[in-house]
Amino acid sequence: MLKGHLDMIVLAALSAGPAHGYAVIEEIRRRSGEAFDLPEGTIYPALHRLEQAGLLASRWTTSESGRRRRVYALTRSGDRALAERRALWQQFSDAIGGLLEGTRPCKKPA
Amino acid sequence: MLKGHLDMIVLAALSAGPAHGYAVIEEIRRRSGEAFDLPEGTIYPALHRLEQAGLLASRWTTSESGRRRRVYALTRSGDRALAERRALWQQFSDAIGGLLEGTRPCKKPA
DNA sequence: CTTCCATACCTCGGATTGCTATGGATCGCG
DNA sequence: CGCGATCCATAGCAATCCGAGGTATGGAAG
Repeated sequence: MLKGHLDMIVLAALSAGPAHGYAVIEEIRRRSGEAFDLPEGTIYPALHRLEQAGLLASRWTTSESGRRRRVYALTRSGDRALAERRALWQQFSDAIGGLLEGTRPCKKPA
Repeated sequence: MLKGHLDMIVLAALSAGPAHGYAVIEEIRRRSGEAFDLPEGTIYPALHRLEQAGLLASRWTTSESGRRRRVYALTRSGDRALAERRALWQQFSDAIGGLLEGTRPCKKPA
């Protein structure tokens, strides 16, 4: 469960460059080493939410084959938000690390 | 937001030994470096939930001063569950790491 | 041509989860 | 006694993710 971190994940996926919804799903799957295979019912609402929040901007395009796609890109705000989220994640991750410390017989250098 | 990881956190806090609810809160705060200051309304339901699931066992005690406390301890299942959760966390954490990779101008060795 | 699949988009309802707020009780201290 | 800290508990709320379902197009297969 990605509860609470989905937004960061989507933003991170789009930090590589603009993409449409379906491509975001594949990008996430690829970059997570197949760990995250997010269903559409998760991604699309997230994209809408992020656009609503001004972190993404979307634009309709039509490919040569005539297929219509909605392409999302990070806004300036989105960029900043991603940086924030990443910092928060670091904190969070470290805190969890602290919690798990001592739980496991990890090799202590000292 | 700890969504989805609270159970692991509580289990981790109790892995140091049995404790009562209030003490769990302090243990979590301490071991997380003050990062997590969980309200009682979060912990008590979590403890009940985990006991319901058979991962914790509780026992009423009365201190010398006559104060009644409910002391929780990890069961065998709880121990195993904690190990699982930790493994899952590792996976999850690594996957997020992969996603964030390339997002930041990190020093690339190559 | 018709059928089927992959692509691509969207929405709704359910289930879970954590938090706020509230309440009650006991203990120690000034 | 009043007050804060300790200790337990519940109810209601809000957020979030996901499964299921619906629409539509292009291309390949039959």
